[in-house]
Amino acid sequence: MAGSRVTIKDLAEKLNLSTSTISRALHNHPTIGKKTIQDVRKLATEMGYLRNSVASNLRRNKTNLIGIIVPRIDINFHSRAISGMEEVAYKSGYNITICQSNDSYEREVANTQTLLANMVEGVIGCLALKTKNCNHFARFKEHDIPLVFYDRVCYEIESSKVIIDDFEAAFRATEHLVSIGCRRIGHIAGSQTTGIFVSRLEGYKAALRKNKIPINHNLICFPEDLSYESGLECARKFARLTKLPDGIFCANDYTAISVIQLFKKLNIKIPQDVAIVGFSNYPVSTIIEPALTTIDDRAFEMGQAAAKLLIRQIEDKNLNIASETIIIKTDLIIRESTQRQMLIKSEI
Amino acid sequence: MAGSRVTIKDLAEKLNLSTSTISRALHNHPTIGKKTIQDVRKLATEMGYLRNSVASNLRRNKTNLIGIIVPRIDINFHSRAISGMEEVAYKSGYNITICQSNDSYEREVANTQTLLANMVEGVIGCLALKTKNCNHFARFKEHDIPLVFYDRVCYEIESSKVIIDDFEAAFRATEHLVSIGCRRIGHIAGSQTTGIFVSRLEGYKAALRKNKIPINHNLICFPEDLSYESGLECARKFARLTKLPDGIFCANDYTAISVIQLFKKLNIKIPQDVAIVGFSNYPVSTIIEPALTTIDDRAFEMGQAAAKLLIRQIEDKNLNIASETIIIKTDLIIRESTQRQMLIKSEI
DNA sequence: TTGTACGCGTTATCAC
DNA sequence: GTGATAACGCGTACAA
Repeated sequence: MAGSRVTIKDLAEKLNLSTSTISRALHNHPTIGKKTIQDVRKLATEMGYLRNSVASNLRRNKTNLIGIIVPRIDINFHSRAISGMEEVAYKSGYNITICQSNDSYEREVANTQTLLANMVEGVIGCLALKTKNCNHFARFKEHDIPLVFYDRVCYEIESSKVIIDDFEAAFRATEHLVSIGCRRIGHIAGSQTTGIFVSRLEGYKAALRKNKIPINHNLICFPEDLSYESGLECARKFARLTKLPDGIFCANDYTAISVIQLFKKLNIKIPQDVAIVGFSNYPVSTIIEPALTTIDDRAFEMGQAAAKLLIRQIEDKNLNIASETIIIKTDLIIRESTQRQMLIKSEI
Repeated sequence: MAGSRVTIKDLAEKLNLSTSTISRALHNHPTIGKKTIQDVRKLATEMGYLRNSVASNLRRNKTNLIGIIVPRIDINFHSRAISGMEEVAYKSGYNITICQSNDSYEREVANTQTLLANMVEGVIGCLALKTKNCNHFARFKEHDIPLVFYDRVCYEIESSKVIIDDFEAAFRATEHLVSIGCRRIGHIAGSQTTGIFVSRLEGYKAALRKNKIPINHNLICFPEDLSYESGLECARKFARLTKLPDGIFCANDYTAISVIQLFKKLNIKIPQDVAIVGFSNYPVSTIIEPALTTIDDRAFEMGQAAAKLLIRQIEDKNLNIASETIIIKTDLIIRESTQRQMLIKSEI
């Protein structure tokens, strides 16, 4: 740190005042004379004084620091969520420190220790894919550190959650397909060890049941993951069926796009032959042709909500909020991939 | 923080040892007896002791904290860069704290103050678009805090930089167009108040000059920004020319994609009539049809390089590295948008 | 091999 | 209004 920082001691010496007076002046303490306050603040600016937060944090036993653990920062969904958190944190005077778990359990455990050691006042987390239990997060609760999960949440320990209603979103997406006339509706499902993907599958099934469409297990594909490449596998499987599906609800946008692209190569018309719905509203969903109907995952809003909830819990500890769950409303964004009566495109 | 944290004092009492012995034992100090070390560590684990980094930081005058200031976290380029930084920081035992400037000058200034107050040991920054001077970053130098810029760097103050060779990349992109037979080559340029976009324009011009192709100012478009929408404006301008360009080098992928999509609607064949090259290699460049030839901006690698450079400067302060500039090699990724002899697509 | 004593910079609590 | 003093939790020079 070198650089010989200016401290309140230095200010005190120059002004022949005690450090306590300086400290109070800098905090606009009511009992300090107006002139003193002015003098102190003036000198502070002149000498380039800057409060040492580390010392202040130690003394006050308060860090104004929020820890965030995400699988990866460079996944669009998470970077948008983090952006929302930072926004809220900044406005409330909190800093954020970010850890990546890289979807690894061990690394996630290490992350929790780092955050604990750094005396974060609250934690926002999204579980790593490989995390099977979340005891490591329990330590935050032991230390009375509020904890909010988003997206991939932990049900084993008491904690607040910000989620979207995956079931309802999937239900709506599927019903939308029904509403445009689909009756053989397929689904590309996510890993059934992860809650959100279970809900999406269930929402899909529920919509079929409600509309008295039998569930056809040949029309449900369980790829290894939800990557573009795995999506292609499912698309091929669907294409090889003796009878094509007439609509497909995909658990994310990548797989939806892979289906669109493969089907186009096979001269299967979208949405006339098969209508497609994705999930997430990634930027690419507007670029793909036809543009993809999808569920907006509201990542930024989730981040905001998580941060707001967390800060409320930090600042109202006496409220003793045990846990709270916020469900963010999603939107179904209808684009060309399900518009069978094609709209006339605006002229160029 | 409540939760009544276990401190070395608690361990000391239980073991009838002094806090210094505990402290030393926890650091494996050579003069401490093996049994003592064992006892201390055992009890520490039992009681769930965790070092209070805040106190330790204050005492050691060392925080192991790296500050990062980016325009926005949720821009793909930056989130990939941050991901690279976090990776390197984690492996070297550093934490990162992230601020968004939202491309605002005022907020960037506030960010620098936050980081200073938090005693970061080094800073990685990418200038906000609206930042015209960077005196606020000079304060880090005054405090001997190493400073590394990436992408949008500051030339006014002495600092290290990690950049890609935009000139060379643009030159290569343009020459690639020449090599496939283009002679009327257009360019969609970025804001000429930003260094990287000046370099891209210059690289484009240099490649034309080298190939004895006259520079035609009707073929250079300066949109308001490099958004998809602004790209469309340029695309329309190009389309209205009496003689179409036969190749276009775009300063980013968004504008390149807007050109591709508009031209397709106008039945202008890509790459046969007009070949397109973008810049950045955003995920969407593989999705668009035809897939986009582009320059890989190596964001993750830039982030890694910036963090490595910074940490080296933090740890070898005596080396007194004034500043260092790292230029990351870029790749030209050739895809369908410039492949005039269409490859046979792998069968499905 | 271990203990004593002090200080990092700030702030809360007395006292004057 | 202001000052002296102690304390936050830890690390280290010095002493034993």
